Amino acid sequence: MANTSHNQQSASKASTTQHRRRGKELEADILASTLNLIEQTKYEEITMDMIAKRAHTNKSVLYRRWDSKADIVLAALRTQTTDLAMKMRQTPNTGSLEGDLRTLFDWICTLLTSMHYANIIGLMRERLGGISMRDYFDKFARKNFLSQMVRTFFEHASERGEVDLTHFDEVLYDLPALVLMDAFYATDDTTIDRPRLDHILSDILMPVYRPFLKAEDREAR
Amino acid sequence: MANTSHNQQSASKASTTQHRRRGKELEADILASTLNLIEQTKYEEITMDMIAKRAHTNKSVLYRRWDSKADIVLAALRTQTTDLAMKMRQTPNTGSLEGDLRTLFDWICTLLTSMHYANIIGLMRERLGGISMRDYFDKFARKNFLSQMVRTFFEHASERGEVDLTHFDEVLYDLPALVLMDAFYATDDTTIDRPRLDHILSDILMPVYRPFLKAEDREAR
DNA sequence: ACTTTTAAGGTACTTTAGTCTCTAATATTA
DNA sequence: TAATATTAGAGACTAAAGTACCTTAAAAGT
Repeated sequence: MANTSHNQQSASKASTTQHRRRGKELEADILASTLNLIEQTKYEEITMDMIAKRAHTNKSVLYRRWDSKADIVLAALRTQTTDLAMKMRQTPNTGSLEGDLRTLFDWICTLLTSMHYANIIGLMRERLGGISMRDYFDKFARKNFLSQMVRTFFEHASERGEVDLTHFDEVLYDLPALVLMDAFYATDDTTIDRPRLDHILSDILMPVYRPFLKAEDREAR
Repeated sequence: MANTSHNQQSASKASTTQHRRRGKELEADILASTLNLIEQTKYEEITMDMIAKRAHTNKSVLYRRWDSKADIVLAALRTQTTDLAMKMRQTPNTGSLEGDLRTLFDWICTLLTSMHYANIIGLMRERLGGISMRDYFDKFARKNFLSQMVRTFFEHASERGEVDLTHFDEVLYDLPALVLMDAFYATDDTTIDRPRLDHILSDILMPVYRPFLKAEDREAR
Protein backbone atom coordinates (compact mmCIF):
# COMPACT_ATOMS: atom_id res chain seq x y z
CA MET A 1 0.00 0.00 0.00
CA ALA A 2 1.03 3.60 -0.51
CA ASN A 3 3.73 2.36 -2.75
CA THR A 4 6.41 4.39 -4.41
CA SER A 5 3.95 7.15 -5.14
CA HIS A 6 6.51 9.80 -5.90
CA ASN A 7 9.84 8.86 -7.30
CA GLN A 8 12.98 10.73 -6.60
CA GLN A 9 12.95 12.55 -9.89
CA SER A 10 16.48 13.75 -9.99
CA ALA A 11 18.60 11.44 -8.00
CA SER A 12 21.43 13.86 -7.54
CA LYS A 13 21.75 17.28 -6.09
CA ALA A 14 20.69 18.97 -9.32
CA SER A 15 17.10 18.59 -8.26
CA THR A 16 15.18 21.63 -9.32
CA THR A 17 11.99 20.87 -7.40
CA GLN A 18 12.65 19.40 -4.01
CA HIS A 19 9.29 18.10 -2.76
CA ARG A 20 10.39 17.54 0.78
CA ARG A 21 8.56 14.45 2.00
CA ARG A 22 6.94 14.51 5.45
CA GLY A 23 4.97 12.40 7.89
CA LYS A 24 3.58 9.05 6.76
CA GLU A 25 4.88 9.43 3.23
CA LEU A 26 8.46 9.76 4.39
CA GLU A 27 7.99 7.05 6.99
CA ALA A 28 6.69 4.58 4.42
CA ASP A 29 9.64 5.32 2.15
CA ILE A 30 12.09 4.77 4.98
CA LEU A 31 10.53 1.46 5.99
CA ALA A 32 10.46 0.31 2.39
CA SER A 33 14.15 1.13 2.04
CA THR A 34 14.93 -0.69 5.27
CA LEU A 35 13.07 -3.77 4.15
CA ASN A 36 14.80 -3.59 0.85
CA LEU A 37 18.16 -3.50 2.58
CA ILE A 38 17.42 -6.32 4.96
CA GLU A 39 16.52 -8.54 2.07
CA GLN A 40 20.08 -8.23 0.83
CA THR A 41 22.22 -7.49 3.85
CA LYS A 42 22.51 -8.93 7.31
CA TYR A 43 21.43 -6.89 10.27
CA GLU A 44 24.83 -5.97 11.63
CA GLU A 45 26.06 -4.93 8.21
CA ILE A 46 23.24 -2.47 7.76
CA THR A 47 24.12 0.98 9.02
CA MET A 48 21.77 3.76 9.88
CA ASP A 49 23.53 5.88 7.30
CA MET A 50 22.85 3.23 4.68
CA ILE A 51 19.17 3.28 5.51
CA ALA A 52 19.12 7.05 5.52
CA LYS A 53 20.98 7.27 2.25
CA ARG A 54 18.81 4.73 0.50
CA ALA A 55 15.70 6.57 1.62
CA HIS A 56 17.28 9.83 0.42
CA THR A 57 17.05 11.29 3.86
CA ASN A 58 19.22 11.46 6.90
CA LYS A 59 20.00 9.86 10.22
CA SER A 60 18.35 12.54 12.32
CA VAL A 61 15.05 11.81 10.65
CA LEU A 62 15.44 8.14 11.51
CA TYR A 63 16.17 8.77 15.15
CA ARG A 64 13.28 11.20 15.38
CA ARG A 65 10.91 8.34 14.60
CA TRP A 66 12.59 5.26 16.02
CA ASP A 67 14.78 4.80 19.05
CA SER A 68 17.30 2.40 17.63
CA LYS A 69 18.39 0.37 14.68
CA ALA A 70 16.56 -2.66 16.08
CA ASP A 71 13.42 -0.58 16.28
CA ILE A 72 13.47 0.51 12.69
CA VAL A 73 14.35 -2.93 11.36
CA LEU A 74 11.65 -4.63 13.41
CA ALA A 75 9.18 -1.95 12.32
CA ALA A 76 10.06 -2.60 8.70
CA LEU A 77 9.65 -6.30 9.25
CA ARG A 78 6.29 -5.81 10.86
CA THR A 79 4.95 -4.00 7.79
CA GLN A 80 5.88 -7.16 5.91
CA THR A 81 4.21 -9.62 8.25
CA THR A 82 1.15 -7.44 8.46
CA ASP A 83 1.12 -7.46 4.71
CA LEU A 84 1.45 -11.23 4.86
CA ALA A 85 -1.40 -11.53 7.32
CA MET A 86 -3.51 -9.65 4.77
CA LYS A 87 -2.56 -12.05 2.01
CA MET A 88 -3.45 -14.94 4.26
CA ARG A 89 -6.89 -13.48 4.83
CA GLN A 90 -7.85 -13.09 8.44
CA THR A 91 -7.37 -15.18 11.56
CA PRO A 92 -8.47 -18.77 11.00
CA ASN A 93 -11.58 -19.89 12.79
CA THR A 94 -12.22 -23.51 11.98
CA GLY A 95 -14.27 -24.22 15.08
CA SER A 96 -11.57 -26.14 16.93
CA LEU A 97 -8.33 -25.12 18.53
CA GLU A 98 -6.36 -27.83 16.82
CA GLY A 99 -7.90 -26.95 13.46
CA ASP A 100 -6.93 -23.31 13.87
CA LEU A 101 -3.40 -24.26 14.81
CA ARG A 102 -3.12 -26.60 11.83
CA THR A 103 -4.31 -23.86 9.51
CA LEU A 104 -1.70 -21.53 10.96
CA PHE A 105 1.01 -24.12 10.47
CA ASP A 106 -0.17 -24.66 6.93
CA TRP A 107 0.28 -20.97 6.32
CA ILE A 108 3.76 -21.06 7.76
CA CYS A 109 4.55 -24.00 5.54
CA THR A 110 3.24 -22.23 2.47
CA LEU A 111 5.19 -19.18 3.46
CA LEU A 112 8.40 -21.15 3.90
CA THR A 113 8.08 -22.95 0.59
CA SER A 114 6.86 -20.00 -1.45
CA MET A 115 9.28 -18.40 -3.82
CA HIS A 116 9.42 -15.04 -2.18
CA TYR A 117 9.87 -16.26 1.37
CA ALA A 118 12.12 -19.20 0.61
CA ASN A 119 15.03 -17.56 2.35
CA ILE A 120 13.12 -16.43 5.40
CA ILE A 121 14.94 -18.87 7.67
CA GLY A 122 18.27 -17.67 6.41
CA LEU A 123 16.97 -14.20 6.91
CA MET A 124 16.13 -14.94 10.50
CA ARG A 125 19.36 -16.73 11.19
CA GLU A 126 21.78 -14.63 9.26
CA ARG A 127 20.22 -11.29 8.91
CA LEU A 128 18.41 -10.82 12.21
CA GLY A 129 20.73 -12.68 14.55
CA GLY A 130 22.25 -9.38 15.58
CA ILE A 131 19.08 -8.27 17.33
CA SER A 132 19.44 -8.36 21.07
CA MET A 133 17.55 -10.65 23.39
CA ARG A 134 16.03 -7.63 25.07
CA ASP A 135 14.80 -6.24 21.77
CA TYR A 136 13.46 -9.63 20.83
CA PHE A 137 11.58 -10.15 24.05
CA ASP A 138 10.44 -6.56 24.49
CA LYS A 139 9.44 -5.86 20.95
CA PHE A 140 8.79 -9.19 19.37
CA ALA A 141 8.00 -12.02 21.76
CA ARG A 142 4.28 -12.10 22.50
CA LYS A 143 3.79 -9.11 20.25
CA ASN A 144 4.60 -11.00 17.11
CA PHE A 145 2.10 -12.17 14.57
CA LEU A 146 2.36 -15.81 15.61
CA SER A 147 1.95 -15.36 19.34
CA GLN A 148 -0.90 -12.92 18.88
CA MET A 149 -2.67 -15.34 16.62
CA VAL A 150 -2.27 -18.22 19.03
CA ARG A 151 -3.67 -16.02 21.75
CA THR A 152 -6.69 -15.30 19.57
CA PHE A 153 -7.23 -19.01 18.92
CA PHE A 154 -7.39 -19.60 22.64
CA GLU A 155 -9.77 -16.69 23.14
CA HIS A 156 -12.07 -18.16 20.50
CA ALA A 157 -11.76 -21.62 22.01
CA SER A 158 -12.56 -20.20 25.40
CA GLU A 159 -15.66 -18.45 24.03
CA ARG A 160 -16.78 -21.74 22.50
CA GLY A 161 -16.20 -23.44 25.85
CA GLU A 162 -13.64 -25.72 24.27
CA VAL A 163 -10.85 -24.96 26.71
CA ASP A 164 -10.54 -24.27 30.40
CA LEU A 165 -7.90 -21.63 30.97
CA THR A 166 -8.00 -21.59 34.76
CA HIS A 167 -4.46 -22.89 35.06
CA PHE A 168 -3.21 -21.54 31.78
CA ASP A 169 0.11 -19.79 31.61
CA GLU A 170 0.96 -16.87 29.32
CA VAL A 171 4.12 -18.68 28.27
CA LEU A 172 1.93 -21.05 26.30
CA TYR A 173 0.86 -18.41 23.81
CA ASP A 174 4.48 -17.86 22.96
CA LEU A 175 5.44 -21.50 22.82
CA PRO A 176 4.95 -22.01 19.06
CA ALA A 177 7.07 -18.95 18.27
CA LEU A 178 9.74 -20.09 20.73
CA VAL A 179 9.92 -23.60 19.41
CA LEU A 180 10.00 -22.47 15.81
CA MET A 181 12.64 -19.90 16.66
CA ASP A 182 14.76 -22.57 18.28
CA ALA A 183 14.24 -24.88 15.33
CA PHE A 184 15.12 -22.15 12.84
CA TYR A 185 18.22 -21.01 14.66
CA ALA A 186 19.60 -24.20 16.03
CA THR A 187 18.97 -26.54 13.13
CA ASP A 188 22.11 -27.11 11.17
CA ASP A 189 20.46 -28.41 8.07
CA THR A 190 17.91 -25.73 7.52
CA THR A 191 15.12 -27.93 6.29
CA ILE A 192 12.11 -26.84 8.21
CA ASP A 193 9.64 -28.57 5.93
CA ARG A 194 6.10 -29.85 6.21
CA PRO A 195 6.94 -33.10 8.05
CA ARG A 196 9.03 -31.21 10.58
CA LEU A 197 6.29 -28.65 11.11
CA ASP A 198 3.70 -31.41 11.44
CA HIS A 199 5.87 -33.09 13.99
CA ILE A 200 6.36 -29.90 15.97
CA LEU A 201 2.64 -29.29 16.07
CA SER A 202 1.56 -32.86 16.77
CA ASP A 203 4.28 -34.05 19.10
CA ILE A 204 5.39 -30.92 20.89
CA LEU A 205 2.65 -28.33 20.92
CA MET A 206 -0.53 -30.37 21.00
CA PRO A 207 0.55 -32.51 23.96
CA VAL A 208 0.96 -29.28 25.93
CA TYR A 209 -2.32 -27.79 24.82
CA ARG A 210 -4.49 -30.88 24.96
CA PRO A 211 -4.75 -31.01 28.77
CA PHE A 212 -6.47 -27.63 28.66
CA LEU A 213 -9.21 -28.93 26.40
CA LYS A 214 -12.35 -29.86 28.25
CA ALA A 215 -12.80 -33.60 28.55
CA GLU A 216 -15.41 -34.04 25.81
CA ASP A 217 -13.17 -32.29 23.25
CA ARG A 218 -10.16 -34.38 23.99
CA GLU A 219 -10.91 -37.51 22.00
CA ALA A 220 -9.03 -36.27 18.92
CA ARG A 221 -5.83 -38.04 17.91
CA MET B 1 61.54 6.78 22.19
CA ALA B 2 61.19 9.47 24.78
CA ASN B 3 57.82 8.13 25.81
CA THR B 4 56.70 8.19 29.39
CA SER B 5 55.69 4.59 29.65
CA HIS B 6 57.60 3.61 32.76
CA ASN B 7 55.64 5.87 35.12
CA GLN B 8 52.80 3.38 34.87
CA GLN B 9 53.95 0.98 37.52
CA SER B 10 53.46 3.37 40.41
CA ALA B 11 50.18 4.59 38.99
CA SER B 12 47.63 2.05 40.14
CA LYS B 13 48.75 -0.01 43.09
CA ALA B 14 52.05 0.76 44.71
CA SER B 15 53.16 -2.68 43.62
CA THR B 16 56.87 -2.62 43.85
CA THR B 17 57.25 -6.04 42.27
CA GLN B 18 55.62 -6.22 38.87
CA HIS B 19 54.76 -9.91 38.52
CA ARG B 20 53.30 -9.72 35.09
CA ARG B 21 50.49 -12.28 35.06
CA ARG B 22 50.26 -14.71 32.16
CA GLY B 23 48.19 -17.60 30.84
CA LYS B 24 45.56 -19.15 33.06
CA GLU B 25 46.29 -16.88 36.00
CA LEU B 26 45.57 -13.76 33.98
CA GLU B 27 42.59 -15.37 32.34
CA ALA B 28 41.04 -16.28 35.68
CA ASP B 29 41.55 -12.73 36.95
CA ILE B 30 39.90 -11.29 33.87
CA LEU B 31 36.89 -13.57 34.12
CA ALA B 32 36.54 -12.80 37.82
CA SER B 33 36.59 -9.09 37.07
CA THR B 34 34.03 -9.53 34.33
CA LEU B 35 31.72 -11.46 36.62
CA ASN B 36 32.22 -8.85 39.25
CA LEU B 37 31.19 -6.15 36.81
CA ILE B 38 28.18 -7.95 35.50
CA GLU B 39 26.89 -8.34 39.01
CA GLN B 40 26.66 -4.57 39.24
CA THR B 41 26.25 -3.29 35.72
CA LYS B 42 24.09 -4.20 32.81
CA TYR B 43 25.64 -5.75 29.75
CA GLU B 44 25.49 -2.76 27.45
CA GLU B 45 26.92 -0.47 30.08
CA ILE B 46 29.98 -2.62 30.49
CA THR B 47 32.78 -1.61 28.19
CA MET B 48 35.77 -3.66 27.24
CA ASP B 49 37.95 -0.93 28.69
CA MET B 50 36.12 -1.26 32.00
CA ILE B 51 36.81 -4.97 32.08
CA ALA B 52 40.42 -4.43 31.12
CA LYS B 53 40.91 -1.70 33.68
CA ARG B 54 39.32 -3.67 36.49
CA ALA B 55 41.54 -6.64 35.72
CA HIS B 56 44.53 -4.28 35.61
CA THR B 57 45.23 -5.24 32.07
CA ASN B 58 44.31 -4.02 28.67
CA LYS B 59 41.91 -4.48 25.80
CA SER B 60 44.38 -6.22 23.51
CA VAL B 61 44.77 -8.97 26.06
CA LEU B 62 41.01 -9.47 26.08
CA TYR B 63 40.73 -9.69 22.32
CA ARG B 64 43.64 -12.08 22.19
CA ARG B 65 41.57 -14.56 24.21
CA TRP B 66 37.98 -13.87 23.28
CA ASP B 67 36.40 -12.75 20.03
CA SER B 68 33.83 -10.34 21.36
CA LYS B 69 32.27 -8.76 24.39
CA ALA B 70 29.49 -11.35 24.32
CA ASP B 71 32.13 -14.08 24.35
CA ILE B 72 33.91 -12.83 27.39
CA VAL B 73 30.74 -12.15 29.35
CA LEU B 74 29.28 -15.55 28.52
CA ALA B 75 32.60 -17.17 29.41
CA ALA B 76 32.56 -15.40 32.77
CA LEU B 77 29.01 -16.51 33.32
CA ARG B 78 29.86 -20.07 32.46
CA THR B 79 32.52 -20.20 35.17
CA GLN B 80 29.73 -19.28 37.56
CA THR B 81 27.27 -21.90 36.39
CA THR B 82 30.01 -24.51 36.34
CA ASP B 83 30.80 -23.50 39.86
CA LEU B 84 27.13 -23.85 40.65
CA ALA B 85 26.99 -27.28 39.09
CA MET B 86 29.83 -28.24 41.40
CA LYS B 87 27.98 -26.98 44.43
CA MET B 88 24.96 -28.92 43.32
CA ARG B 89 27.01 -32.08 43.13
CA GLN B 90 26.86 -33.84 39.82
CA THR B 91 24.09 -34.60 37.38
CA PRO B 92 21.06 -36.09 39.13
CA ASN B 93 20.33 -39.71 38.45
CA THR B 94 17.23 -40.68 40.37
CA GLY B 95 16.32 -43.60 38.15
CA SER B 96 13.46 -41.88 36.34
CA LEU B 97 13.32 -39.07 33.83
CA GLU B 98 10.68 -37.19 35.74
CA GLY B 99 12.64 -37.57 38.98
CA ASP B 100 15.76 -36.17 37.35
CA LEU B 101 13.82 -33.24 35.96
CA ARG B 102 12.22 -32.55 39.32
CA THR B 103 15.63 -32.57 40.99
CA LEU B 104 16.89 -30.11 38.40
CA PHE B 105 13.92 -27.83 38.96
CA ASP B 106 14.47 -28.07 42.72
CA TRP B 107 18.02 -26.87 42.13
CA ILE B 108 16.78 -23.98 40.05
CA CYS B 109 14.30 -23.12 42.75
CA THR B 110 17.00 -23.21 45.44
CA LEU B 111 19.19 -21.12 43.21
CA LEU B 112 16.49 -18.54 42.64
CA THR B 113 15.59 -18.21 46.29
CA SER B 114 19.11 -18.30 47.67
CA MET B 115 20.59 -15.03 48.83
CA HIS B 116 23.35 -14.85 46.34
CA TYR B 117 21.29 -15.63 43.28
CA ALA B 118 18.20 -13.72 44.30
CA ASN B 119 18.73 -11.20 41.54
CA ILE B 120 19.56 -13.68 38.83
CA ILE B 121 16.33 -13.00 36.99
CA GLY B 122 17.02 -9.31 37.04
CA LEU B 123 20.47 -10.16 35.87
CA MET B 124 19.12 -12.08 32.94
CA ARG B 125 16.52 -9.48 32.08
CA GLU B 126 18.45 -6.34 32.67
CA ARG B 127 22.04 -7.23 32.44
CA LEU B 128 22.14 -9.78 29.67
CA GLY B 129 19.36 -8.49 27.46
CA GLY B 130 21.92 -6.83 25.26
CA ILE B 131 23.29 -10.14 24.03
CA SER B 132 22.28 -10.83 20.48
CA MET B 133 20.00 -13.62 19.36
CA ARG B 134 22.85 -15.04 17.34
CA ASP B 135 25.17 -15.10 20.32
CA TYR B 136 22.46 -16.61 22.44
CA PHE B 137 21.64 -19.36 20.00
CA ASP B 138 25.21 -20.01 18.87
CA LYS B 139 26.88 -19.88 22.22
CA PHE B 140 24.21 -20.57 24.76
CA ALA B 141 21.18 -22.42 23.47
CA ARG B 142 21.80 -26.15 23.65
CA LYS B 143 25.26 -25.52 25.04
CA ASN B 144 24.00 -24.16 28.33
CA PHE B 145 24.05 -26.01 31.58
CA LEU B 146 20.31 -26.62 31.56
CA SER B 147 19.97 -27.97 28.04
CA GLN B 148 23.04 -30.15 28.43
CA MET B 149 21.67 -31.60 31.63
CA VAL B 150 18.30 -32.36 30.06
CA ARG B 151 20.10 -34.08 27.23
CA THR B 152 21.98 -36.21 29.75
CA PHE B 153 18.75 -37.15 31.51
CA PHE B 154 17.40 -38.42 28.24
CA GLU B 155 20.56 -40.34 27.51
CA HIS B 156 20.32 -42.03 30.89
CA ALA B 157 16.62 -42.72 30.38
CA SER B 158 17.40 -44.18 26.99
CA GLU B 159 20.07 -46.46 28.47
CA ARG B 160 17.57 -47.62 31.08
CA GLY B 161 15.09 -48.27 28.28
CA GLU B 162 12.69 -45.80 29.84
CA VAL B 163 12.20 -43.70 26.71
CA ASP B 164 11.95 -44.32 23.01
CA LEU B 165 13.70 -41.54 21.15
CA THR B 166 12.90 -42.69 17.63
CA HIS B 167 10.76 -39.66 16.91
CA PHE B 168 12.50 -37.32 19.31
CA ASP B 169 13.43 -33.83 18.24
CA GLU B 170 16.50 -31.90 19.35
CA VAL B 171 14.31 -28.92 20.12
CA LEU B 172 13.03 -30.84 23.12
CA TYR B 173 16.34 -30.72 24.95
CA ASP B 174 16.22 -26.97 24.77
CA LEU B 175 12.58 -26.62 25.71
CA PRO B 176 13.07 -26.12 29.48
CA ALA B 177 15.65 -23.39 28.87
CA LEU B 178 13.40 -21.75 26.30
CA VAL B 179 10.33 -21.78 28.46
CA LEU B 180 12.21 -20.52 31.49
CA MET B 181 13.83 -17.84 29.38
CA ASP B 182 10.47 -16.70 28.14
CA ALA B 183 9.06 -16.75 31.65
CA PHE B 184 12.01 -14.79 33.02
CA TYR B 185 11.98 -12.18 30.31
CA ALA B 186 8.33 -11.78 29.62
CA THR B 187 6.91 -11.97 33.12
CA ASP B 188 6.11 -8.53 34.40
CA ASP B 189 5.93 -9.45 38.03
CA THR B 190 9.19 -11.28 38.38
CA THR B 191 8.02 -13.94 40.78
CA ILE B 192 9.30 -17.15 39.34
CA ASP B 193 8.76 -19.13 42.53
CA ARG B 194 8.30 -22.78 43.42
CA PRO B 195 4.61 -23.01 42.42
CA ARG B 196 5.35 -21.41 39.07
CA LEU B 197 8.28 -23.74 38.46
CA ASP B 198 6.19 -26.75 39.51
CA HIS B 199 3.53 -25.65 37.10
CA ILE B 200 5.99 -25.23 34.24
CA LEU B 201 7.39 -28.69 34.82
CA SER B 202 4.10 -30.48 35.42
CA ASP B 203 1.81 -28.74 32.96
CA ILE B 204 4.12 -27.68 30.17
CA LEU B 205 7.19 -29.86 30.03
CA MET B 206 5.97 -33.23 31.26
CA PRO B 207 3.03 -33.37 28.84
CA VAL B 208 5.54 -33.00 26.01
CA TYR B 209 7.97 -35.55 27.36
CA ARG B 210 5.50 -38.16 28.59
CA PRO B 211 4.58 -39.50 25.13
CA PHE B 212 8.20 -40.54 24.68
CA LEU B 213 8.11 -42.73 27.76
CA LYS B 214 7.55 -46.36 27.00
CA ALA B 215 4.04 -47.47 27.89
CA GLU B 216 4.87 -49.26 31.14
CA ASP B 217 6.63 -46.16 32.54
CA ARG B 218 3.82 -43.82 31.78
CA GLU B 219 1.54 -44.43 34.75
CA ALA B 220 3.27 -41.79 36.91
CA ARG B 221 1.52 -38.53 37.77
C1' DA C 1 0.22 37.97 2.73
C1' DC C 2 2.59 37.43 7.07
C1' DT C 3 3.93 34.98 11.24
C1' DT C 4 4.56 30.99 13.94
C1' DT C 5 5.24 26.25 14.48
C1' DT C 6 6.60 21.85 13.00
C1' DA C 7 9.48 18.70 10.94
C1' DA C 8 13.21 17.72 7.49
C1' DG C 9 18.14 18.45 6.02
C1' DG C 10 22.82 18.67 7.24
C1' DT C 11 26.96 18.34 9.84
C1' DA C 12 29.87 17.73 13.50
C1' DC C 13 30.54 15.35 17.74
C1' DT C 14 30.85 11.49 21.40
C1' DT C 15 31.35 6.84 22.65
C1' DT C 16 32.68 2.18 22.30
C1' DA C 17 33.60 -2.35 19.85
C1' DG C 18 37.06 -4.04 17.52
C1' DT C 19 41.87 -3.73 14.94
C1' DC C 20 46.68 -2.81 14.46
C1' DT C 21 51.27 -2.24 15.72
C1' DC C 22 54.90 -1.33 18.43
C1' DT C 23 57.42 -2.06 22.91
C1' DA C 24 58.64 -4.69 27.07
C1' DA C 25 58.60 -8.49 30.31
C1' DT C 26 58.95 -13.32 31.00
C1' DA C 27 59.43 -18.00 29.63
C1' DT C 28 62.05 -21.44 26.94
C1' DT C 29 65.87 -23.33 24.88
C1' DA C 30 70.60 -23.69 23.83
C1' DT D 1 74.20 -16.89 30.57
C1' DA D 2 72.68 -15.49 26.23
C1' DA D 3 69.57 -15.89 22.24
C1' DT D 4 64.93 -16.55 20.93
C1' DA D 5 60.08 -17.02 21.18
C1' DT D 6 55.84 -15.74 23.56
C1' DT D 7 52.67 -13.00 25.34
C1' DA D 8 51.45 -8.77 28.08
C1' DG D 9 51.11 -3.61 27.93
C1' DA D 10 50.09 0.66 25.72
C1' DG D 11 48.04 3.58 22.71
C1' DA D 12 46.57 5.13 18.17
C1' DC D 13 43.15 4.19 14.77
C1' DT D 14 38.53 2.88 12.33
C1' DA D 15 33.66 2.35 12.01
C1' DA D 16 29.15 2.88 13.36
C1' DA D 17 25.37 3.95 16.82
C1' DG D 18 23.50 7.53 18.81
C1' DT D 19 23.36 12.85 20.13
C1' DA D 20 23.34 17.89 19.57
C1' DC D 21 22.48 21.79 17.21
C1' DC D 22 21.63 24.58 13.73
C1' DT D 23 19.50 25.74 9.14
C1' DT D 24 15.64 25.46 5.92
C1' DA D 25 11.20 23.97 3.81
C1' DA D 26 6.58 23.79 4.33
C1' DA D 27 2.49 23.35 7.16
C1' DA D 28 -0.95 25.77 10.05
C1' DG D 29 -2.71 29.70 12.04
C1' DT D 30 -3.45 34.88 11.92
